Amino acid sequence: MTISLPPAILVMGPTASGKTTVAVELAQRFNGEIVSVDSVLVYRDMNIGAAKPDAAILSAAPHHLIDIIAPTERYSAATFRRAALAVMARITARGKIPILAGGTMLYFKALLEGMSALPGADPDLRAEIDVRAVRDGWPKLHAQLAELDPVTAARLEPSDAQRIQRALEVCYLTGAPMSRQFGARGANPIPYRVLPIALLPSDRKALHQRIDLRFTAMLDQGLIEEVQQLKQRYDLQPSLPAMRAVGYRQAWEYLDGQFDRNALVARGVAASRQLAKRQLTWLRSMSELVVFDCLEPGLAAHVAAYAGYWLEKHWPESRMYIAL
RNA sequence: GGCCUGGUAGCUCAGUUGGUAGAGCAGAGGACUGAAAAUCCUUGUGUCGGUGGUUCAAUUCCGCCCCAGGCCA
Repeated sequence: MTISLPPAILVMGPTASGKTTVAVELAQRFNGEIVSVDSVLVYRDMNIGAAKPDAAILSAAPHHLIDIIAPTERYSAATFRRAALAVMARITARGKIPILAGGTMLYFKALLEGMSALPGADPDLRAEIDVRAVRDGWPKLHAQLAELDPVTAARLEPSDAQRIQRALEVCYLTGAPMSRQFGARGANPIPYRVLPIALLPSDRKALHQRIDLRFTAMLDQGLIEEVQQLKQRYDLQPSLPAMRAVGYRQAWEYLDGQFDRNALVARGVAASRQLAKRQLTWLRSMSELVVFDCLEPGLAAHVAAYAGYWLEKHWPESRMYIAL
């Protein structure tokens, strides 16, 4: 007899697709707790631009992995996976269902498939590599990578600074090419039975309109002031991951005098659309998704109905998850 | 009303000493293993404002008209 895995529900979708509403509905209907899968919600004091759920929503259902680090700190997919699995285990132990909701697709992938055993980031080493890149240019470092790790170099563009740097970092730290340290795909799968829900727009233009409205609303709510306060409160650099997030980066550049307010709106909106596009590219490449049209009215109720059916089907012997 | 400067890709513009045109941005598609809201790759046919004329050939030169901005009345 096989040990049946506990359930977990994934709510994936591009920015402005309504993930939060759906996640809260699922949490309330099925006795769940929400685990944020988001590389920006982890930052404290980044609320407006991150579209962080407000106090009312946060109290409507338990949320995890939100406000856990300062904007000066760094996070990673590997850190996320460890933290998420730990939180999920506790939720499951309480007899509740983890609901993983967010828009950071690499984190979902890391969670589902696991990550190879590689060293973490080494800031000093990266700084050294940056110095060499400024002096010699990334194509030269790419050529050097080709000596150390030809397989990885072959799949990377000479202009892909970030990945060349990482590949070199792994070589230097371990003395072996990264490509040889990658485990088999899906070698470390998530120990849950997963319902992967994707919220996709049937009409890209309509999603764009939502994004436009959302970004201008963020400005009305005080995104620029939020960035000013962050700069006062923390020792921030524009190169930090937190300040490269959509909206924050553009607001920083605006405060820096690089362009006027009209350009801020245009650039912020464009960056958000491009983010959504990349998220959709991830989702298209994933298989076995249960897809819902995020533009449809009553989305949360539809998803909840399906999730109820799914839970019933896989755990017919127990209604422990249905909170009524 | 007169003079001047513009009108070229969705936007901002370049350009063709006459042989039907190209950048940036936007948009679209893709990649993605400790920064991922990141990073990177691919993708540009548009009555060159309209209409006459000159010419083998006009988006390019000339006339007229329309539109926008500026200056002078």
